[in-house]
Amino acid sequence: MSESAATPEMPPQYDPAQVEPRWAEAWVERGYFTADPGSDKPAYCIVIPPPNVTGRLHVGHALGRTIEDTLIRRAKMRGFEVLWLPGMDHAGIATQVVVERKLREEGIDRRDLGREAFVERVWQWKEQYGGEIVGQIKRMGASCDWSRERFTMDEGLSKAVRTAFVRLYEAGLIYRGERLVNWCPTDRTGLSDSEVEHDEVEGELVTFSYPLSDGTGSIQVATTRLETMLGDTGIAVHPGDERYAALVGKMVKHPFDGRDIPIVADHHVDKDFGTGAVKVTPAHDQNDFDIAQRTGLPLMNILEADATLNEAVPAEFRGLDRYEARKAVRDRLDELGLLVAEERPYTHAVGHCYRCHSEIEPWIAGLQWFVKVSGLTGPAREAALDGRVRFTPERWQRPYVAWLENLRDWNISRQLWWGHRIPAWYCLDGHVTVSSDDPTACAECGSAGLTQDEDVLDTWFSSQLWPYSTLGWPDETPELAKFYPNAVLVTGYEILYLWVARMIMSGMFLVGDVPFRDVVIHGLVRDQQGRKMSKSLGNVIDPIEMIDRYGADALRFSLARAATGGQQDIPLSEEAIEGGRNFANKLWNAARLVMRDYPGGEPVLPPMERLTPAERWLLSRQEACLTEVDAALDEYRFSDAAQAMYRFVWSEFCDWGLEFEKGRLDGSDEERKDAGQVLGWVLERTLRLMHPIMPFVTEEVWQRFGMGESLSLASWPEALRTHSDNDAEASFAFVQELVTAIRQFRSQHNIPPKQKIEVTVGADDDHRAIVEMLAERVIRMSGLSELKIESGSAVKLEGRTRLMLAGGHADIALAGTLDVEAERQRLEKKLADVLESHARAEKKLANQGFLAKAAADVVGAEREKLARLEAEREQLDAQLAELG
RNA sequence: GGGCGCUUAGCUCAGAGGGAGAGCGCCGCCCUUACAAGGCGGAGGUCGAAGGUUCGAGCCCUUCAGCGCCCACCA
Repeated sequence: MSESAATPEMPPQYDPAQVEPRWAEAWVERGYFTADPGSDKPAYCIVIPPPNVTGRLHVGHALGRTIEDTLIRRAKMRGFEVLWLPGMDHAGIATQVVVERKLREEGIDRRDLGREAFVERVWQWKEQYGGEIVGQIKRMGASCDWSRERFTMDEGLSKAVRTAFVRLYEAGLIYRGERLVNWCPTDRTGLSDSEVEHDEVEGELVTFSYPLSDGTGSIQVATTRLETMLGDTGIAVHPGDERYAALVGKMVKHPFDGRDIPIVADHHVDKDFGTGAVKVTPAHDQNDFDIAQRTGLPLMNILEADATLNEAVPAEFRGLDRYEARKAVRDRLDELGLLVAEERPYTHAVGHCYRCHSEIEPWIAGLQWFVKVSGLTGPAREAALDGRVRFTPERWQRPYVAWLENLRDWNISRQLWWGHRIPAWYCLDGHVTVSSDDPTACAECGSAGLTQDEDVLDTWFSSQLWPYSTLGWPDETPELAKFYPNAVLVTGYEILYLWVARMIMSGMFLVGDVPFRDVVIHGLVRDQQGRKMSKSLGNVIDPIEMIDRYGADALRFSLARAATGGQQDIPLSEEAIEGGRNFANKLWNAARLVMRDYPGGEPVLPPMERLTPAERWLLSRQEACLTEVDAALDEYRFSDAAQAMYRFVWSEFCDWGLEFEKGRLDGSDEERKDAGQVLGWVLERTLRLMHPIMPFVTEEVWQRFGMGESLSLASWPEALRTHSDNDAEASFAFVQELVTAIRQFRSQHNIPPKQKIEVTVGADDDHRAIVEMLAERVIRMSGLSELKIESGSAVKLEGRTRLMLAGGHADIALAGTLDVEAERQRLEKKLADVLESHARAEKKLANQGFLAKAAADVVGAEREKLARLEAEREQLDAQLAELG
């Protein structure tokens, strides 16, 4: 078997491990994807969503990178000056936590180390262990311009961050204020609203009484966070609530420390919820904070940064964490007889940290910096509404717009050490100096002795600048001029608000244009059952493992094929990736066959008149495939594109095209040469077509054909209208039907492959002609001893049975060996089908409404169908009668 | 409380108002000189439910049910 001497160097199984690393390296080394901002080709730029330096490649990344690489490679082939700009995000919290954990293993607390030394350690960690993901992205075959790799904390981007801050500040769009922030007690930092995830939590709604200070009664309130009552500074009721009207202005006495607390009226209170009275804890609840602002209630902070109770509460509760305190307070209230009823199970949404999933505590964390979003949302909203930014799928536009319309100011101060230090300095008098360069004197009073703000900026503050900071902004670089706006941004919906929306807002304001024209939003990759991948479920698909096992092309293809866009998320299984591997192998083997007789070099299509009908059919099908793939990729329908390739290569090129060409490959020298050129020509275009999705196997095959320097530099195969050939498609379809019908017959009669049968085909002139031309292959493919061709449709059936075809028939010699009973069953089943269809067609044509209102061609087609079924029925009746 | 998506074959999903498709899985036959990671053939669906529009509905409209997301300051 291995003596197929023509292809000694192409084993029958494609081995990606032998191929991929070689090409991945060569593409980068040869600088194919190094962008030239001075080029006069049109620009096509994508910036990679920068993964965290701490990150490892997961399937979500793999999906995004596959899509981006497909777009970039195709754009390059179509003549664009492409730039796919890679890089990483410093990822403030995530990275700080990783390094802190590592230090703790060494017995070091970051606070002992001090800020500077700690940050130094993080940098060291970054250099040593960070960026593993970059190598992993390279393994996927990503055609990034690695010479332009950036990091959100490199020098240029730090300059961009400061410039952005200063410009926003000077425009009055950044301010400092004391607000309640979303505090993560584990990470010990404030978070923006977008970094808080609301999850349903099973809690208890506890109702208890506050006694009125004047002893005339009590008022009941309910809460799920009972410990916060230690910081209550008021009770609120609705102003129109008659039940409580007389109490407004009175005081209640705090049961633990005897403080007098006023009852106030505020419209926020819902009369119909619970008792209609609300305890107010301004320092630990956003609503309560707002009520306090309106009614003048004081703030009472009862929590430390780690969410244990502070000095402000009675001694017995001090130092308890919030959950312990919740119990302790309940017990005390119970003792005092103030608990009103059994506590009720109650599910409610609680904010959690998007990094560590601790429950968020609303907390006063001192002065914080905020972005005043009202000055930014308008243009970002307009850009989406008027189509300067287009979302794919479109349905994401609405939530995006709605989000902008309801946006609250963005807290950008983070109480961390790893990140961009806020470029604000304070003098002893408390004046604020905001500057992009480190100032030496207070901008207001000129005094020296400035101290910089201790906090760093939200990671997303720097990532929002990514589409232009990476191109050199704020400097007016050639890169910025050429590649901004970017062509497209590819990302998952989970960071639509966190990242995408902010890039648009900041891009509009700082650069004056949208950051990208298209936003392609893909779903979350899930397992086959639609479950999120998680370590605990053990259903995580590790892309690197998959690449080891099946190759990067296989992974890429299966991801592209799975990304249907219709549904929200994307199910992926190892079997699907295996399918991708099989497909690469199929292509490989098709190439082996073509190459067996291929002389090498660029294929030249023989003149049309020398082509067989099968070849013209193949060319026509290829054009259909190209057209379909083009349309699909233009609209970011990656699954459809992948599907179209798969179908063409497997079901058309291999199953029919190659099978029919085998005859010619074994024929005369001229025939073999022509066939080789046709196959080479079709294959070469197919390789170019598939290259953006499966770059490795296509490049490898292309090279083995000696087509040129690199497929990466080849041009995109444009569809050739002249190759579309309806006649060839129609007549070849008859041959396909003939072959398939005979195969079915053989299978139904259990005729072994060795047993050859005799078939006589009757058809109209055109169909007879094509069968005649392709007879040799029809004989081989359907296992015939003899293929006779006759004109007309003489109903002479002695000793033969008939297969009805659209446009003809095939008679099979029974030769006494066939199972009569099996044949009767076959015919009866067929007859039943025909009768059912016949009845349906008859009914339709008897319907006056149908005749009157349906389009003429539809009615005509129905009539033809009826006539055909009529003929088939007669034929079947005759055959059954003959069987006796 | 708003909003979005989904419901079609055993599984995962495509389906452009005129006879329900693919991949995987399953069954049968085949190691036929590109490929057993393969070839050939096959079974399998009252398209979530109920109404409506239409000559004609998986597709358009309404309602309902189930599943899943996102947003939201009812303690």
